[in-house]
Order: sequence, then structure tokens, then C-alpha cells
Amino acid sequence: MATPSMEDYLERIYKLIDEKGYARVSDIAEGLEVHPSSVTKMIQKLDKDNYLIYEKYRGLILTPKGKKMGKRLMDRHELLENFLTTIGVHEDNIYKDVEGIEHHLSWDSITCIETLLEYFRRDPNRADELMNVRKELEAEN
Amino acid sequence: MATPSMEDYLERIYKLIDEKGYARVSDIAEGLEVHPSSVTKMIQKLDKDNYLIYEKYRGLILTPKGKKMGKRLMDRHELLENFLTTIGVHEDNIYKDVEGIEHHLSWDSITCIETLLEYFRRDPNRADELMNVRKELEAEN
DNA sequence: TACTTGGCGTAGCCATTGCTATATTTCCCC
DNA sequence: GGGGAAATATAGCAATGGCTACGCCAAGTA
Repeated sequence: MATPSMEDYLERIYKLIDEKGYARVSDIAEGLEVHPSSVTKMIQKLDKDNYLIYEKYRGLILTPKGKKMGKRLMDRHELLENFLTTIGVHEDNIYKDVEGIEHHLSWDSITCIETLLEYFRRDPNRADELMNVRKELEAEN
Repeated sequence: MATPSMEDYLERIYKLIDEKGYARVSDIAEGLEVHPSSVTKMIQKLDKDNYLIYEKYRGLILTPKGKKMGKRLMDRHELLENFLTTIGVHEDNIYKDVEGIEHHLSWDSITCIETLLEYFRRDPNRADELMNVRKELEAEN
């Protein structure tokens, strides 16, 4: 199984490849706010665990296993961002919160959150009513 | 600042004292599913950081700082349990998921989840409708 | 082709937090 | 009050995942 840290890297790598076609050590490092040496180390681990194939100084490609995982991780990340946005969390807090919790939810929870989002999507009034509750609670204090 | 691990211990200790009046090493260890030796070590750290006062072999008491922190942590834990329950997460997954995410949410997110819970509490139909969405989505697959 | 430079890799350190094995203390019962 | 079991403490090891310092590769330029 992948550790939370490994998931962070894998997700980042998948996203970079998805957007730019390749993932360089320095881009990964910048995105995750770690030093390049930490990236190299982790890439070697991900190679060893067959998430990607890595050639020193040359670059890396994701294996099918890595791609599948990466996509799931990215989708999950987006889902959680949407969720927090929907319930009214301030933009500035969203990225960090998602980053923190995404590795710690069972797929059961993820599915339930997906359902919850769909619930709000199906009838925009529901989100409005949620915001009304918010205003009422705020007015009380 | 307290690390996630420190928060886990502090929360557990607060809860034990709240429920039984005292917190023994072995009870803490059992609750957190770690070995007693790990508990001793962490208690010493929490003492050093002034969350509690610890007397070897004798026991511990929370400082005002520790009590305040502990209460907040326990409240947050309960809120998140209620949240996952409400959206339909299976009982077996709840504890572990909450354990995982509770240390990683901003107070902004916590407040929004509180509001969401209040939203569902105010009109039980809403939870019913959520379950209907769930059934429909399940039927599709 | 040779040099420079920036990107990348390696080695080795540190903190955190768990573990096992082994001491030490306390408590209870006789 | 003494002895043994249970509880607790300590020492030392391991994995994880950062960091710094330093060495190596390779692309571009002269």
C-alpha cells in the first residue's frame, strides 16, 4: 500500500503529465514544496513499488498501475475540493484542507460525499437553504 | 504547536478523564491501539509542552491549556462522527476516517460542517432525500 | 570540442513515532 | 509487612520523510 506521502507525489506526477506531458523533478518539488533531493528519493521508491519507471537524469513514465492510482487520486482531490466549496469553506483554506484529509478517507466515505454533492447539484435550492441556515447561525452569535 | 499524534493522545486523555475521572497509561494505550511504552513517551512530551502535569507511576492531570485543547478536540471528533453518520458512511469506517481527518481541517471547514449538520437536523426530510439520491445512484450501477 | 551552469542524484543527518526487551515501581493479598 | 503480579518506565532500534552538502550529468554556448 502507498503511504500518504507517496500518494501526494503520485497525484502530483499524474497531474503534471496530464497537463504538460511530462513531470520533471523540479516541477514536482515546487508543487509539493519540498526539496528536489526529497523528490528523487521518493521517485526511486515509487519505481521500486512499480508505480512508475524511472531513468536517472532522463525522466519517468507512469506504469498502468501508477496511472490508474494517479487518476483516482486526482479525481478524489477534485471531489473533495468541490465538496468544501459547496458547503461554503473559504477558498484560501480549501487546498490545504483537501491536501490534509484526502489520504485518510475510506472509499465508503468518498462515495457518500459524492452522493452528497449530487444531492446539492440536483436542486440548487438546497444549497440556498444551507446558506440560510448559515446566516441564521451567524446571526445568533 | 501540537502534532497530529499529540492531538490524538490529548483527546483520548481528555475523554478518559471526562468519563472515568482519570487516565491510566494502559487505558490510553488500549484506546489508541499502541503499546504502553509509546504512551509513556508521549505523556512525557505532553508534560514538557505543558499540556499536562505528569508524575511517574502516579498519574497525570491536565493543565488549563491541556483541558481547553482536549475539549476542542473531543468536540471536533464528535462533530465529524456525526457528519459521517449523517451522510451514510458505514459504522465500521467512521472511527478510522475521523481519526485520520480530524487533525487536518481548518476551523473554517469545521464550522461549515457544523452548519451542514444543522441543515439536516432542521428537516429530517432532507436526510431522507439524500438517501433517495443514494439509492438512485446505486441503481444506476 | 571544451566549459559552464543548472538540474539531478547520493550520502548522511535529524525528528517523529512506533516497536521490543528489559528494568522498575506499585498494589494487592496473604 | 513481604512477595509476586500487574502496571509503568527506560533504552535502544526501525521506518518514514524531510533536510543540507556535495558530486555528477548533460545541454547550450563559445
